[in-house]
Amino acid sequence: MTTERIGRPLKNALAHAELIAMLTAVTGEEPRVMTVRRGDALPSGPFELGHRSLQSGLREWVSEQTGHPVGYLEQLYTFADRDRSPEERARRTISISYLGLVREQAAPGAGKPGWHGWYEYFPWEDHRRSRPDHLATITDQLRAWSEAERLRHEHRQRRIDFAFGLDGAPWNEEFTLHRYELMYEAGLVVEAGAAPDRATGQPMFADHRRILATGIARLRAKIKYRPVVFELMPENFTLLQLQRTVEALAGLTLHKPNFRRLIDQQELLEETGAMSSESGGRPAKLFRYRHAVLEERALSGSKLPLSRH
Amino acid sequence: MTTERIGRPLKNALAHAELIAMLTAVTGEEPRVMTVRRGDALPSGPFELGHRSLQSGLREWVSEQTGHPVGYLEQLYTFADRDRSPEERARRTISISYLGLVREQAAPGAGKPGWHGWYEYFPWEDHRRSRPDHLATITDQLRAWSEAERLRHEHRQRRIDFAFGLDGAPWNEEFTLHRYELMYEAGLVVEAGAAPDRATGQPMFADHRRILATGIARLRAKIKYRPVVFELMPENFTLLQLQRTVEALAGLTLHKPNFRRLIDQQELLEETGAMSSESGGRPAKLFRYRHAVLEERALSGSKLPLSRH
DNA sequence: TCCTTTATACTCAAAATGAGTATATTTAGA
DNA sequence: TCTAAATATACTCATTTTGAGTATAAAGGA
Repeated sequence: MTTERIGRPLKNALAHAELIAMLTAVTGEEPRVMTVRRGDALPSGPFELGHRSLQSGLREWVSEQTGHPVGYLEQLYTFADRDRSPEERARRTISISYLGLVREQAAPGAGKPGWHGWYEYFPWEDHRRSRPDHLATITDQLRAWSEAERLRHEHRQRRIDFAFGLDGAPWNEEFTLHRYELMYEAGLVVEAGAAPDRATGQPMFADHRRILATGIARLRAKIKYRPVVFELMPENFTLLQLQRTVEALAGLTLHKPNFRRLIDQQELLEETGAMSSESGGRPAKLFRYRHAVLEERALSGSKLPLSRH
Repeated sequence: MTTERIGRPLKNALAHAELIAMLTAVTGEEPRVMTVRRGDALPSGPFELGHRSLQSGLREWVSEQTGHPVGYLEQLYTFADRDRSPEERARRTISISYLGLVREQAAPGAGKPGWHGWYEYFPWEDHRRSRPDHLATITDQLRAWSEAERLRHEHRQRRIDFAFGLDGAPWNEEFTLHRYELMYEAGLVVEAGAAPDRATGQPMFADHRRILATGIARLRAKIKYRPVVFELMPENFTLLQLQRTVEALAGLTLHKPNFRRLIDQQELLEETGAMSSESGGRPAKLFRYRHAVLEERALSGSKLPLSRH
């Protein structure tokens, strides 16, 4: 392909390819991400000749850097940057990011390796207890930024209201990436030059926090129409555990009776027969995911008004 | 990042980066894709140092190779292959594919440049008139392939039934990619070594037909929850034209009254005041897309049973 | 004029959703 | 031992959203 088309020097097209993983688990009702270094970078490494595919290359890096096995893996996004190191200005890096879902290994020191809670990096994204106080700080600063520019003010203001659920708009948990990008654009986060601040969360290396935001947004959207939560659950679990996991991901609380109705409408689960009495109150039935579903139910709710004939 | 982690030779990570575009328009109730060469390849070109970003690089290639401007653009998928040409075995190519939506320019010779109907490449995907006859040919061959292997037979059979809507399963228009991949795996398509056959559609260069299938699947899914169809519509249009466009993409017919109800529930349109009498019968009102919606309504239907507090 | 074609407006039953209530079973402790 | 607190689970009920179909209006052409 490359060779047969255009007469430009091929060297122009050479680039580094970097694989980056956003690995997520939910433990103790807290969604976590696997990190390296001091919790400020995602596992990553170059794509090499020895790798059979992008996916398998990524798996190798993750296993080398974290020792953690990876099950479910899906591509997130690919982006390009001019290399940062001075001697390489003339070269590009292409970063291919993946979202991985795992069951956290209870083994080594409980949450040791490099697991950090999502909400350390995004304190404003957890609305389970209430609207986080920090949000006011953030939106005030955004307002100020918005007003600083006469011309785009109105447009910016609408983007802010919409992304953060102000002025009548509801909070939408899926807009994680929009929110982060607005904050970045406004220079509120450390990665964009701001001073560290509790309200704006832990910063990360390069654009890793943006990748994390992308993964969160993707996962929050996906749990609604595809049964991916089960990648994060242990073999057997109670309905409340399942609900708490979804709530942890969405950063929202759910209506219990309706959540249960939704679950058994879908017929995704089967009872194991055993009970769990770990939770204090009345013992709960244990369920397991019906693996048969994996094939049948890659379900996709038809939202089109079909006509039969 | 690359430099600070591991002591491997960086050369290993060098690769070609190739940008590939699946550009779609809908004209005369037929969804089309922009091609180059003799209709067997998608516009593409290497990512170069001069390109500001992946997107802008792609825009330049498309405009150079087809002369067609591109509006809406979204990333599809990134994959890697060992280079095919013998002298480059030792190098990788990374292909980054995009989906673009455009209004076909009526200008040069009506559908001339390189526009080809989707269904030339995927004749089995158009169910607007009826289930295509070719489908039986295809599924018969798949059955045979499935039975050829004792062990995986049952599993394969379920995949086939599910993907093609056999044995009680409904036809799901979103499974375009699954279907193509099954056919590829079974060696039914020319790209996988089969002899050309009207039932299995026009083949394409390298994996371009797979990219096309990916784009079709993505677009068919997306029109259900995000107002992207309008990228394909002219400024003013009738409700039936809108319906026909959606039908062309989905390869299905829709229920007219319910389609209209759906549309005006969403309040996506406004009347222009003018009428269209091009269609034979009673003249229809002309509508236009409410551009204000673009910001407000990046809507995402909450399918989670929220609890208020 | 009347038939064909397309546009638009309603109707109605069934299913899905949002919100809340009522009744079991446990454990912890007064 | 009895009670309260914490869960678990089962229902109810009004509202909205779908799926499917019918009825009426306005054009053009035989």
